Amino acid sequence: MPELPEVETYGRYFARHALHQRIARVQVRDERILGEIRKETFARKLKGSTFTGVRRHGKHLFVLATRSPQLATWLHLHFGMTGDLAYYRGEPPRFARVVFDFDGGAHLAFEDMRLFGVVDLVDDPDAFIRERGLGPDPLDRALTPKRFAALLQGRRGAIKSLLMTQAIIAGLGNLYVDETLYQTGIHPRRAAGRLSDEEIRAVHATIRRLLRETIARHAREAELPRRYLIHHREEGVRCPRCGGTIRRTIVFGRTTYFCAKHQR
DNA sequence: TTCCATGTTCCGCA
DNA sequence: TTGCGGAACATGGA
Repeated sequence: MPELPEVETYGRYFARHALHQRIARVQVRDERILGEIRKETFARKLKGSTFTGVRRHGKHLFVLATRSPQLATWLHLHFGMTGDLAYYRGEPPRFARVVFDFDGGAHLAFEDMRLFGVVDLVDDPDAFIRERGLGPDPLDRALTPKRFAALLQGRRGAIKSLLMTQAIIAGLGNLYVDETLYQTGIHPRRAAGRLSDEEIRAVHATIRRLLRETIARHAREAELPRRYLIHHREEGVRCPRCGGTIRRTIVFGRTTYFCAKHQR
């Protein structure tokens, strides 16, 4: 499920349930979920630590794990297509790939059916973000309309492709990009450089409103308004906004839905 | 059996 | 340099 609003919601879930408890044991149930790090190293560095804080950049979640004032590392989570978290007592969920056992008997599982996600450790999230070349987070206060416009300036690619590219802006995925362009009336294949200033401002404002709105609803898409495209992702159905026809196509390698009438 | 899936990376080519 | 198409990764669900 994970685009930015889902990852933000997972981060809040993590913070609500799993901070300030000593990690008694680390179970790596499927090593393929780990990044560069070896299973033994991963477990050794976290065992005995306590999770003390959560931060997010785009679709990446970082959780500070502290063992002593001098010794800390960051747990890095990327949720791929099917990643999720589960805090529980008793039996682990079916696709639990990594499980943290806390003193007191509760567990936190990183679940991921398809294994496209990553669990890793990093020393410094800022360095990671820099080295990975991630663009700004769309909810960052510093991302003003002016700075947003600068990100798109001079680029020839399709607006959808640019908004999906994490090196330009980090956190948007297929669903929310389609939704943004639907709500702003822009065709997903329009060249970004051909958008008017007004359209760019509208895209910026819509992204931020949409993400905040979705986070406020705990990323439960069913709770978003019925008029949103997200409930009408199907070839040939009627556009709830203008009565046009919803079309399906491929842009940037991803299934794309748009209204053939009001998105130009 | 076939098609599709909210992500990312890598390769070849223009 | 920029951008795009296609394939690959792993595993279901309809």
